[in-house]
Amino acid sequence: MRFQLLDADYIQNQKPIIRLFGKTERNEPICCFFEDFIPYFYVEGEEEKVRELLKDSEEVVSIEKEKKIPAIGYTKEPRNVLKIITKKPESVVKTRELLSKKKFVKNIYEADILFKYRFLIDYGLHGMDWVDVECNKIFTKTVKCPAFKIKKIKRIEKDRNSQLKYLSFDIECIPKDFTKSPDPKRDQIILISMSFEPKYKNKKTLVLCKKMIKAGKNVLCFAEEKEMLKKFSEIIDEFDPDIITGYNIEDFDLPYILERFKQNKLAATFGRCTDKPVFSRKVGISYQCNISGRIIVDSYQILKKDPWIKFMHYDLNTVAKELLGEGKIDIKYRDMDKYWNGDEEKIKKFISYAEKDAELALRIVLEKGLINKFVELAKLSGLLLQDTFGGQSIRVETMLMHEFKKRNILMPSKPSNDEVDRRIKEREKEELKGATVLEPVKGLHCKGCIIVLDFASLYPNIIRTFNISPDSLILDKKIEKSIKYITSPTGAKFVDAKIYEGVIPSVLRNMLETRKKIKKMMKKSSGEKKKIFNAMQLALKTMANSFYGYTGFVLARLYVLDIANSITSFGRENLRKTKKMIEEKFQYKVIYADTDSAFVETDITNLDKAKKVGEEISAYVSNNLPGYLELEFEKTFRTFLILTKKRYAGWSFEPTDSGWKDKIEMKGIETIRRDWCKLVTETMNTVLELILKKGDVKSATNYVKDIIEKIKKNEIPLEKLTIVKGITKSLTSYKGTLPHIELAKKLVKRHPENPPKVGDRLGYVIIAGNSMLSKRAEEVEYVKEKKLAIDSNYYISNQLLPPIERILRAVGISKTELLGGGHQVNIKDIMNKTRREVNHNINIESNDIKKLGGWEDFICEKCKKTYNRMPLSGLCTCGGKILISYHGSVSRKCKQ
DNA sequence: TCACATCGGGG
DNA sequence: GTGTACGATGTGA
Repeated sequence: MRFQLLDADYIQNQKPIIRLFGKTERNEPICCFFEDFIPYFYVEGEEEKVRELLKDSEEVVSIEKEKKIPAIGYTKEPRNVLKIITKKPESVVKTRELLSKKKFVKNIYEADILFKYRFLIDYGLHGMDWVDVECNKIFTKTVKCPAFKIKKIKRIEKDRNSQLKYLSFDIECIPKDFTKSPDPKRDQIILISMSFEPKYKNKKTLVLCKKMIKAGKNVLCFAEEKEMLKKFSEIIDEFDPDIITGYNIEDFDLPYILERFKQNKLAATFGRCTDKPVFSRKVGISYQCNISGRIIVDSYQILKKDPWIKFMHYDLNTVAKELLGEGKIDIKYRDMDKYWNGDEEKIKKFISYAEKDAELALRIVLEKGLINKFVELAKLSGLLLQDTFGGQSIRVETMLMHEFKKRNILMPSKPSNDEVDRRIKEREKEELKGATVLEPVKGLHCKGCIIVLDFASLYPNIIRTFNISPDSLILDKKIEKSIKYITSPTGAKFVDAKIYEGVIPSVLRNMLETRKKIKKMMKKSSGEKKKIFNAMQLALKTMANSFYGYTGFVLARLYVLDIANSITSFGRENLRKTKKMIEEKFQYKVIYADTDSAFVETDITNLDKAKKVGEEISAYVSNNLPGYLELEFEKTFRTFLILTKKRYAGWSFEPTDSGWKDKIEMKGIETIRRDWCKLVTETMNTVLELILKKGDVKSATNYVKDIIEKIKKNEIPLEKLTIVKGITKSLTSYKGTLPHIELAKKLVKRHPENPPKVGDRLGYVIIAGNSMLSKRAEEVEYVKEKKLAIDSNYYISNQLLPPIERILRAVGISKTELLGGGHQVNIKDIMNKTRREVNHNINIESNDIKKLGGWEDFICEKCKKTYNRMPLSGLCTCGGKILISYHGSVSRKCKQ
């Protein structure tokens, strides 16, 4: 029989038995039992004393002598170790603790590896692998799918995945007090919505409702919560999904529903076995859940961690709208009880609301192929699919453990708390040096193309080129004298790859070569195939990139600072050499470089020519660098604006099969931030566009001036000035004064019947006035109704100018250009200067001006045209001198 | 700028 | 369970 390995665990009878959950080629769920595998670990120390200590141990089955290779430090000879074979998985812990206190024990290895993983590693099996088993059918009530006893098992190659069944669910419950979260110990679940793929009993969705009402065909009603929960469990068993998904289920719905099972004295046995209940436990801040034989996929957690897609907010509504073009049904949290206790219409809307949530959660996973990459990560790392959603280090360790097994290398234990503290302290002393970031030639570069080149997979290729690996690191002085090696810029020595290729370089060689092939295949393919290839190459890239960081991670089993530092030092040397080569050979200036990229300024105005030069540089530099280091031509910027290290924007042109593809690219310059109003975002984008696409600093400046005038004239729609912030806790528990909280307090007084609640998001604008800023936050509606003026000063100097100024400063908005003489100043200085000069002349402190409601108009002496601020030329367009109209009356002349 | 605190998602 | 362990963003010094 053949099946794809979905999940694994073990049970204990007389002896431990491994259980493998999988799906056959015909997509049937099965469970296979493997009985002949027992726990063990390794000890390095005085054999006689170890034997003496353990001779009467109940836990230990036997002790065997073996020869093993250490993971850290190159050696030719394996070392003597003792393999301690134990009765049960727990015996390993007990024996380990007993041994670890003894002086005659030098080291303990692999005594902290989960039993299921011990099995998978020893049999060379990865999560989501296809396996071929010789087996007999057995009969057991402990699992709900057909069960077999394995006689023989081996991994097979198969490029298809079995078809998985998905169920997404969502629960609704109403708290006693809307300022608090619902309490799973007290507040019942009132709705459970589900969505299925494929259909369940010809239904795409189903909603369980704890209220006897007349409802549609996709709704089942219950008088009691207990009955509803029972039904939920039954449906899961009947539909029998492989994947259980939902939005933030791991941290909310699952723990909540499990507590409700407990309160109703029901066993939560909706996994694929009857002997292990579904459980969730608090680990640190978040919950961790397990459903035997099924996989929990929480799209919220996946999306939040994904470095490629970023959302403004991570609530289901925003994310679904962004990904699927469809959001939630609009029911506010605080209105839920009104719907639930309302008329039939209201309840029906509430039911659709719940139904929609389950639907959206499922569609996100399916339509966006959310788990594809993780399936590939499982196959690659060896982790079970469920465990690939967590951190990177466990992926690296599991993958290396598989390699170590093949090479007879022992994996060190995880660091103890003391060891972690030591590492942290050590790190504080001699800091881990990072990558090189060249100081950029700041400003706007628009005379010729900026050619961008970069090193693909820099760190993985450095590791390969210089054979950097814990097992190739030379620690022994004697070996050092007798062997050929490479020395890193920090002085660490690695055996020459021809003599011995380290584990990490070797797995990276495989991964990078495979990735190249897959990328080629991806180009030729389409549809679902292409998606899978893409998932594969993404998984390979993710894996390849995680080795460098791993060796410098304080909780790593293979924490080797010499390695982390060698990698970055080679990186710095590489970038230095690259810059030198480009500048000496090609006579172009490298105006910026960061870690693995170089930005080359040229006088070339033709894109194709720039590309040609880029390729020449690429070829030359690559030929003159060792090993696998390859500088590739990536794109050119037609215009390039760099503010500081890591902050730039440019008009990029990337060569594609169908010609040049252009776009405005930004790094480190945020145009979108939650605490900025729309106006700022819009202005930023326009300014950047004007500067980059038109190279027109002047019109960008004018545009900003124009916006400023509009703000002062109250011509900007309030919607664009609205800042949105959420109420996160009860109003009284805020210590400081925050605008949206002050507004919320006002609203409580204004409409006591419908006060803002925890979890609400409030949009506000800042209105003009003398009081503290946060006291002047107001609702848009209210401002319109009362015809209040906005605080234009605030919007100009607190919202608009800070980000705009950072950009305009870099393009050297100078007095020379703007005022006709003097040194370089930035736009804010100009504004301030104008204000200060005004103040000075009219002899009023700026504070006083504020009290009086700000300076007013600037009026032309000749034509009486008014300006909202001092024209930068100091003169009116008609040439007349500017006077200040102050507090309604024209005041003194302004000094030019 | 760095250390410390908070908040998020869900309902 | 041969355990595990948030991470980004905002505030304060």
